[in-house]
Amino acid sequence: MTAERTAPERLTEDQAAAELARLAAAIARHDRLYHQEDAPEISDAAYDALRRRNDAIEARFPQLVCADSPNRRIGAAPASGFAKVTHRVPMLSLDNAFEDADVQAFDQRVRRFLGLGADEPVPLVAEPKIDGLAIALHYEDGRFVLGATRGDGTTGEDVTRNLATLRSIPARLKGRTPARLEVRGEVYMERADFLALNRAREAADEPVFANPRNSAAGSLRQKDMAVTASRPLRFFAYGWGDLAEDLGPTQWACLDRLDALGFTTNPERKLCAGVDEALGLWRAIEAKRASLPYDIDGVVYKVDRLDWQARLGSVGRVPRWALAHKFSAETARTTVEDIVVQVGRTGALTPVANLAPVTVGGVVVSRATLHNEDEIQRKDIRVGDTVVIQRAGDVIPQVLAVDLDQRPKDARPFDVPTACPVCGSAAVREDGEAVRRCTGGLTCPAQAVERLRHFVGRDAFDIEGLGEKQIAAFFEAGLVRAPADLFRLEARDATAEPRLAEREGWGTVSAANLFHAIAERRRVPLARFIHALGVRRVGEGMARVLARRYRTFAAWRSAMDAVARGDADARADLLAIDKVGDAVADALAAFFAEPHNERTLDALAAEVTVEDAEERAAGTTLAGKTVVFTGTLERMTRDEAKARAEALGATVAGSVSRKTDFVVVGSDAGSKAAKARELGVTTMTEDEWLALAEAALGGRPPPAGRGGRGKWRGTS
DNA sequence: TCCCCTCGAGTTCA
DNA sequence: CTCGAGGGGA
Repeated sequence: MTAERTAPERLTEDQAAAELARLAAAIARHDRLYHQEDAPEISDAAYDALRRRNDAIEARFPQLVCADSPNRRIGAAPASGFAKVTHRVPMLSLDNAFEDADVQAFDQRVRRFLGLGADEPVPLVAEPKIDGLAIALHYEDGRFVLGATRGDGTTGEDVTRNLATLRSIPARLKGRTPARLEVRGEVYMERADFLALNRAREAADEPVFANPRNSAAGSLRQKDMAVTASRPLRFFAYGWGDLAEDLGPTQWACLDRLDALGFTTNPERKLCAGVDEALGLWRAIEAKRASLPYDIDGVVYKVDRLDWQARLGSVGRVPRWALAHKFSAETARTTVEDIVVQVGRTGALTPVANLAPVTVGGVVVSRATLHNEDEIQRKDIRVGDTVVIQRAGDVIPQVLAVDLDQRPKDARPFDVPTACPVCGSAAVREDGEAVRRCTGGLTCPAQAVERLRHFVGRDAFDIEGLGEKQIAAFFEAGLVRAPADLFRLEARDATAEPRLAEREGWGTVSAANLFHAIAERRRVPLARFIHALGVRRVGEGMARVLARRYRTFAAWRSAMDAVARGDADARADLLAIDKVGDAVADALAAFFAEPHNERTLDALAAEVTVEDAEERAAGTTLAGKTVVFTGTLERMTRDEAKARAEALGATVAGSVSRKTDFVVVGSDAGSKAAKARELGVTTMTEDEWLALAEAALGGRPPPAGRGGRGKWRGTS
């Protein structure tokens, strides 16, 4: 009897591995025949049988799931042939609010930022937040030329042909049209259409969609645009990206203009005089939620005046001028089957609840983080308890409360670990800290592996094809113990036994791909490099700050070495940087005092080229200058002044030092102005500063974020 | 010294 | 996404 017919549970591990490899190859081949060559050799049913067999074996032997598992490949490469599109203006996400108080706070924040009085209302445009897919539509001279999904906000997929089949997306705009226009909005499916579609699919013995959102997503990402055309998709326009000319002075006027151009905007939209009226609209929409023909998950508020929107700008990926006020999330009840402890990169021990699987908000949830021991105590969560869970912000599962009436007699409280569950080192909780940490450092395999994962992660070295499994396997096999080992992998592999390509889960192609991905990262910007090291308290933002200040790897390293040696000047320099305090300085000193880390750096320096940090906004006269604001500013708020200065390439510091270039002195300035005089640092008034900023700008609009020059970069 | 805001580090599931 | 802690303004 061939292994092929054997029930998965009766396969030996070797047989299973062999069969998985065979299935992966077969499925990949049929995928290609189906998607790219449009010439399937087997029926869909036969194909499904292959997939099911693969899944069953993977479920039985999870340790054998490898990089080229068909299930992974689908997620990793939405390969079905959509080109990538880079959004020239990133598609931001929205800050969320769940309660009236959060909305009031938003209003306050906006008012404070703009320097408005308490009695000056901020008019808001409110409209339902459609539960669909965010889309960007590009028009040139009135013609629809490109449509893309949001993707990660920076890069999405080109689904132009599919979008062109939607009635509510005009192929040509009406009336006078801007030369270039990017309209943004939501593609969705009405509930009635969704139900009808599912009935038809059921009748045709096809799998049904879980909800209208998934249904819309699935319909849009069809290879065959005829299929998309047959699906009842619709589009609401609610915003814009790249524009050749303004659509109007306010959000409201722009929405009217979009209507006039031939788009559909949401009929529930309303211009509210202030936050109270907006909250009233929220309640009205919540009340009629069920009677709306489409699913919504809240109401979006946007500051109406576009000049205010521009002044407010955005923080990270979130605009300060918009807010999503969500309806309360769906909850579910389930039982806690176990509480396990995970070890993070810094040794943090995190308790996680294993739950009896339950569906919440359309997804099956089986785990939820419990954060730390205090949290468990506060909520009194025990193994065996029935708990109420929700998906916070509709994503991350969260335990809300315990149903004490349902507590079984034998419910077991969580045992606080005194030793690391992985390496057995003592697990201690420092005074005043909420987390307990494994003290094993890099001798703890869990920490070592997590650090490597961080090193190759997307925000750090970004090495493709190295996930948790692969890193763990390499570590286990002794191939990669420290970051530099990655860069020696290929050379070492030439003489290794067995070769990587002969290892389980790898083939010649995947091995070559990996070596290629690693080789591509031998040049790395300083900020990424610093972040990759995983120094405590030094994340992405801090790494950028440090890179900007020290410019070169050599300068940074020697400065940090000096700090570690206790050099007071070096430490003072470090602390003079805005956002660097004692805790960060101590963390860096501790890292560089560790001989092991010094060796790691030496080894890495021999393998990679660290690129010097570029001057931000180079070319403006303020680039690289350090500015300190003090006293009360009259013409702009502090936040605004700071955002402006940074956009011009300046660094805004909190305190005056010898390194400070200008001190902008507002009214009622105190010690900082005095210190500036004492050190002989240039001081100026607010008006002088504004003139300087204006001159630095040279009449150009502030530089947009980093990203593509040129047109949409067609990678992939 | 206190409070607010931002950032870091943790985590889920598709 | 959330919690906790650091940094910096008041």
